[in-house]
Order: sequence, then C-alpha cells, then structure tokens
Amino acid sequence: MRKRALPLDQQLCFALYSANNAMGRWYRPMLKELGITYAQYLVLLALWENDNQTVGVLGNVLYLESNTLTPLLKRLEAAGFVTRKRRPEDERNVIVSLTETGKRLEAGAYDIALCAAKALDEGDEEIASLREQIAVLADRLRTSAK
Amino acid sequence: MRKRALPLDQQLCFALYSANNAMGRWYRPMLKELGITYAQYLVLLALWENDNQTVGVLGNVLYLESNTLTPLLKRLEAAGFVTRKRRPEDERNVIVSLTETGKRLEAGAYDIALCAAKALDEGDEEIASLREQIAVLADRLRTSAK
DNA sequence: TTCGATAAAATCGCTTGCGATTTAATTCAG
DNA sequence: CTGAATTAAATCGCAAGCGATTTTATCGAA
Repeated sequence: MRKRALPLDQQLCFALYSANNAMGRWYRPMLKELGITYAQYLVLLALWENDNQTVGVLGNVLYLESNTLTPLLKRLEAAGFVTRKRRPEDERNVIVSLTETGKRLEAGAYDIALCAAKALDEGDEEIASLREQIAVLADRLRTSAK
Repeated sequence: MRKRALPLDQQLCFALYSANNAMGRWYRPMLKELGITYAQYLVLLALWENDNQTVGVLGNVLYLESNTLTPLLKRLEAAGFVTRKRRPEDERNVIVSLTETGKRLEAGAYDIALCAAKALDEGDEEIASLREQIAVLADRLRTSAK
C-alpha cells in the first residue's frame, strides 16, 4: 500500500505559502510608491508602534534574527528612514530609530492598510477572526518546534 | 489628527507572514533529512499529484513564474529527483518528470505530513476549515490585484 | 584581576521570489 | 513564404530568510 502525499490544494502549508506570496504581491506596487519593500514595511510597522528598539527586540517582535534584520535595516538606513546607533551603556546593542522621513511614511501606510481592508471586502470581524486563527497556528508551530 | 498604522499584531498580513515563516522553520529540519528545501517540497507535492508537467503548468498550480521555478528545478534535477526535457512537438515547453528517486521521496513526505498534523494538535475539520479560509483570502488577493 | 562563558549583532553562503529583460520556438497575417 | 507578434522558458540583479560562524562587548566565577 503506497503512501500518497496529500494533494497541494489540501495542504495547509501550501495555502499559507501561496496566500503569503499573494499578499506580498498585492502590497508591492503600493509600497513601491513609498520606496519600501514588504519586509521593510513590516519592520516599520513595528517601529511606528514602538520607536527606538534594539535589533534583538525587533527580532523578538517580528520573529526574525539579526542575519535577516541587519542587512534590511542597513537598507532602511541608506534610504533615510531609520538610524542605527550603538547604545552607550552597552555597546553590544544597536538601537534602531525612525527619522522624520520614516515617521512621515506612517500616514501613507495607513492609507494602504485601508485600501487592503477594502480590497478584501470582508467584515472587520471576519478578518480579525482569520488573523487570530492564523496567529494561533503560528504560535503552535513555534511551540511544537521545541 | 495623525494617521496611525495598525499595530503589528492586528495586521492580517503580518500574521500570514510570520505563520508562513514558522511553517517553513517547522518543516525545514525534517525536509533536510530527505535532502530537499521547503519550496522544493511544494514543487514535489505538485509532481507527485501530477507527473510530467511543463514549467508553465507547474507555475499555474503553484502561482510561481519561470524566474523562480527554473533555478529551483535545476537544483532538483542536479539532486537527482526530477528530469527536465524539451517536448519534441513544441520545443518551447519543458516537461518536468519525477525520477525513481523522486518518486520514492513521497513516502517520506507522507510521514512528515502526518507528523505535522499531529504537531498542530487540531481536528482535521479545523485544519481544513482554516486552510479553506486562507485559500479564499489568497484568491481574493489575486483577483483584486486585477 | 583575569580569563572563560555568555550575549548581541554582523558576516557569509546559499536558496527563494520577483521585476525586467532576453532567447528561442511557434503562430499568424499579409 | 516571410516577417511581425506571441508564447515559454531562461537569465539577470536584487532583497529576503536562514544555518552557521565570527566579532565584539559584557559578565562572572575563581
């Protein structure tokens, strides 16, 4: 009796994968107008919520490591949206802060999120419920990975 | 009145992003035993379901283009899991086929999927329902992107 | 005080994903 | 029949992700 893998369209992992790709493609053109990428947008969301975070804390929030964040933050810095400074009390920490330009982007991001909500054409409750279910799934995956 | 972006943990796009990352991290160690990456696993799922597909059809199924698939398929070919051959009747098409080694991987993949279902510790119906909701979201994003 | 352990960030190499372009094969209009 | 248009795949360059390692700073026990 042959062990058959599930078809693609019944795999939760593929649904997640292709929905995430689709989301990125949806955002990309609008974010391009702001001069940022999708990953940079997520980092900026974290900074608009809490400015002056270290790379490590940012990583805890976004579930990313310095090997991903450092180059991305350098690009955000080169583009003039953030600054990166060592913390004097402990030079191991690098504090990431929004520049005025970076702060100004928030209004544009707000408009894009409005546009996204409209494009999905779902009630806020449905969106929130789906978001929550996906977040629970992610937590479970992170926990079960030991 | 300042336009404030939504906090990260209320963003559907971030939930999707981090759940997808978490899923990839969950699979990676097990797939490594089989000698494949996460993206390669998804391509193989498509091939186990339907062997001998062209690059273009594979792309339609996976929502990817040749710029992503071609290099990935070359790596799968180099690893001995698939072959790539031009179709004689129309040399523009490249047919991707599983090798015997590639076919044998399916059993291992089946075990991993079982393991995943167990790790998520959810009823099959909950998983199927979440998968469906995410698939609907992805469709909506693809449609609304015109 | 010192030196090994720990911690934070950076670096390296590789695979993905994708916009843009290119190459090569086929189709189709005149 | 021929050359322009179309189609499929490949190529190129860049930004993410991430495993593994390295660098630098701080801590801590002897």
